[in-house]
Amino acid sequence: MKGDGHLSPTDNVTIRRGRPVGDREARRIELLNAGVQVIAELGLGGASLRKVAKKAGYTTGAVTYYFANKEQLFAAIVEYMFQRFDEMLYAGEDIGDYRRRFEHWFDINADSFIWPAGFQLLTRARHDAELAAIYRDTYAQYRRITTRRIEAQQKSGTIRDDISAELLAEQIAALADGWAMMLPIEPDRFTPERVDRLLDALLRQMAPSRS
Amino acid sequence: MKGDGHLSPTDNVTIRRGRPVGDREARRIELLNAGVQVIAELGLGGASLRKVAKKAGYTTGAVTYYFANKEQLFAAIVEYMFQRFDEMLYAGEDIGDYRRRFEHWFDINADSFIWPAGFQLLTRARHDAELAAIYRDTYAQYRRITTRRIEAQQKSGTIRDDISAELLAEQIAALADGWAMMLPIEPDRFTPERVDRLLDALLRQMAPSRS
Amino acid sequence: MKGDGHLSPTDNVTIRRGRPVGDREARRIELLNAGVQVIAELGLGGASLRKVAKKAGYTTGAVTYYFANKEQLFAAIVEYMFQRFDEMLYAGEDIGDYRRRFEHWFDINADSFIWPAGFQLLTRARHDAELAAIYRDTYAQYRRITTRRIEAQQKSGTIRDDISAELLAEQIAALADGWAMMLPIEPDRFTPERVDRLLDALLRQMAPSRS
Amino acid sequence: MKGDGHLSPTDNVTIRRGRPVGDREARRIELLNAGVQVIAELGLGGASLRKVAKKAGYTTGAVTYYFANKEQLFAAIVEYMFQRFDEMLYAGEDIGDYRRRFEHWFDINADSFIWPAGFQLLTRARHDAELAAIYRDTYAQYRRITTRRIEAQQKSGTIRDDISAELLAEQIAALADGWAMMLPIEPDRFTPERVDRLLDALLRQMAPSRS
DNA sequence: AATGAATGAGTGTTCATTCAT
DNA sequence: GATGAATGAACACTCATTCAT
Repeated sequence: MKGDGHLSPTDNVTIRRGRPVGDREARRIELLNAGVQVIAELGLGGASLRKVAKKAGYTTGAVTYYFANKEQLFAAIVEYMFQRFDEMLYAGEDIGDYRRRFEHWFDINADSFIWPAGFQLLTRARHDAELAAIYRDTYAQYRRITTRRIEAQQKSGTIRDDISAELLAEQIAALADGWAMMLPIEPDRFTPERVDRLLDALLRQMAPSRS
Repeated sequence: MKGDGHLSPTDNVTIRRGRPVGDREARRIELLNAGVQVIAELGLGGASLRKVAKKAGYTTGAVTYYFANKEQLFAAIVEYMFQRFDEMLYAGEDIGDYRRRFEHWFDINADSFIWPAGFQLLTRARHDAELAAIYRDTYAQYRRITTRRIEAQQKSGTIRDDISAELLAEQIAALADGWAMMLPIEPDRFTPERVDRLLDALLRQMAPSRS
Repeated sequence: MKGDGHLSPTDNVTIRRGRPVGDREARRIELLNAGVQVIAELGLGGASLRKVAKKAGYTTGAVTYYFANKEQLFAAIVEYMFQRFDEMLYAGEDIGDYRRRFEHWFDINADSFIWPAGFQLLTRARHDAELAAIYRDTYAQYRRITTRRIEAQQKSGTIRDDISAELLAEQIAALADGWAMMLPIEPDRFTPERVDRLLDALLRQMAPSRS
Repeated sequence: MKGDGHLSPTDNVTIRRGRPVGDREARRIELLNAGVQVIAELGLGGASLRKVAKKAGYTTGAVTYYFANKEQLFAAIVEYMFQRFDEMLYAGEDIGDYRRRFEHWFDINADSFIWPAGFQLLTRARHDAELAAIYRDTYAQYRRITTRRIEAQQKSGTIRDDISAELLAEQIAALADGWAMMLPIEPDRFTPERVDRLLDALLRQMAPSRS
């Protein structure tokens, strides 16, 4: 199992004078990673601060030192997940890139546990104001960006324009959420070929209807 | 608050031979209802057998008397959710009915807490073999039925046939899951008009491309 | 060490049909006793539910089963203390009884730990609304009764009437509080003879000034 | 909120030889002040070194740097309280001054949190040898001084001599303790007028019985 | 002199579960 | 059939304290 995916702390540790401060950020990420792994292995219900600490090789107190709350640790994980998501979102420009983006996203999911873990966390959003806010903000931003992008492609004729860009954006989001939901339960159903065909179908449905 | 939706216990009491066991069934359903409500109100993490018992007006012991386990209570709730889902699935026959089906499904979600509750439960499927089995079976059946139905409509020319029926079925399922995910977090985004337009878009994407 | 003083549970267990219910009250008192002892031995800061449970020979969970809260356990102890106090208050009628009352009270303090324990609890009243309420109510009642009683004795000429009955009542209360404060810290200073002389002095100061 | 009353650090910095240690002393007093405030606000149970440090604007480590122990910080606070008490004790000489002394003392209590805080600390004396020693020493000294003073006034005929000076001294101490106990719980009952009447009653009881 | 990271024991509390009644 | 007393492990969290820097 690798499982650490893109959660590399290394970038933050630059040369500093005096006591190392970069450590703090590095430790946080270590704990974040441990949290992701524990959630992925044991599920949300089985994820306790104790177990996160143990997985990271720290004491219980260390976790609460870096994160005031369980809630805040979890919120941090979700935020991290969305940062990955954003990177994907901003890569590429035209419609063909949708395929590349989704493939990248499926890669992340296969490679790291961050998405399944964060996604489980998201189901708590209804009862956790902080998570709900993160969720809403991220989705709002996603919708804004994607809608604008689709609009551009509708104008250039690469995406059908008989459905509003905004509806298409929302549809894609829902589709991605649904896949993220299914993925950890039936991972075998998401082979690369299958993913390819799913994306094919989606792109075909978004293509301008041929005269 | 109504919130009980279609969870009426009476339907389950069919004619039986021997000692009437109807009461037993009725109690079970009462507890199921209480479980759904507690999960909907407090989230999965906040749902304890104690609270379910209290909500149903029973003692703690009663819950463990009717359900050997917390797991089994939860599995029973998910099963109940899918029974509702099935009813929706079997109603209607042709493509236009998709709209009716989804509308019906959105109604259930607005009316009762069963879907949001069961859906949260589903996120545990990865770590709960029993839930995973229920999930897989239900989805397999869904795919079988829906695929066959779409194939029929593809033949009759009411659904595009350049995408395999099976892929379309899976896509619809993912879409529904994604919506079910978003619904409890941003309920305001799912007004009847909005739902109408979302369904419109979906149907248009499934329609055969005009010659 | 005796330490159980007047906290006898026996009265509550009468003959009953079916499952014994009197047990409940008896267990509560057992735990109350254990709480008193732990506070007396370890101080308020050292009194944890765990230690109370252990002292009573129960598990941790049992304590929280009988008392929803640490606060409620503590409030119950204070209430118990004041019940003892009330018994003292209602015994006897005329001024000479003050001596008997105080002697009885000093006896309780020497015999059981309930007063020192409860008294320590009282210092929390400022930050614990429930305790504060108990304190205020008890003192208000004490003042009412004692004031009325002193008034009667002022009329019959056995207590000086150049100081209002109400002020004398308050003074006695403060004096008792002060003694209760000192007692656990310097117990050696409160020998029976010394107590006698302290009471003598008090009574002399309350006596009518000779013509 | 003022609340710092007489806890000004400046007074303590007297002329010293060698390296100036004034800073150190000043810091100590700052932390003492913070401790008093935290105890007054949160109660003894809620007072942690962390909170004291935060209130004073220092780091956690600083507190343990200036005070080896929590116990020692607390002991220092009690000592400080008694220094204030002593100042009161030594002011004035004859019986009329009792009123002035008590008024001064009630002023301190209304003005600063030192007495309520220190008093709460005192309840720990039973289980904290250091505190107990401070308490005993202070009271012993108080008794010595006050007894001698009352004796003098008994000789001069301004205080009744049918009760021993020592008993009167102890009585006054107990009374003051009782008031200090009640004050934080029912502050509204101690208006200046009421205090006046309480002191009146006390003085009248100490006055020589009129021929 | 002072910091703040880290510890690890301990807290109150909740909980699923058991079982005599 | 159903209760509810009791368990004991687990939880999130707080804390006094230590110590390298």
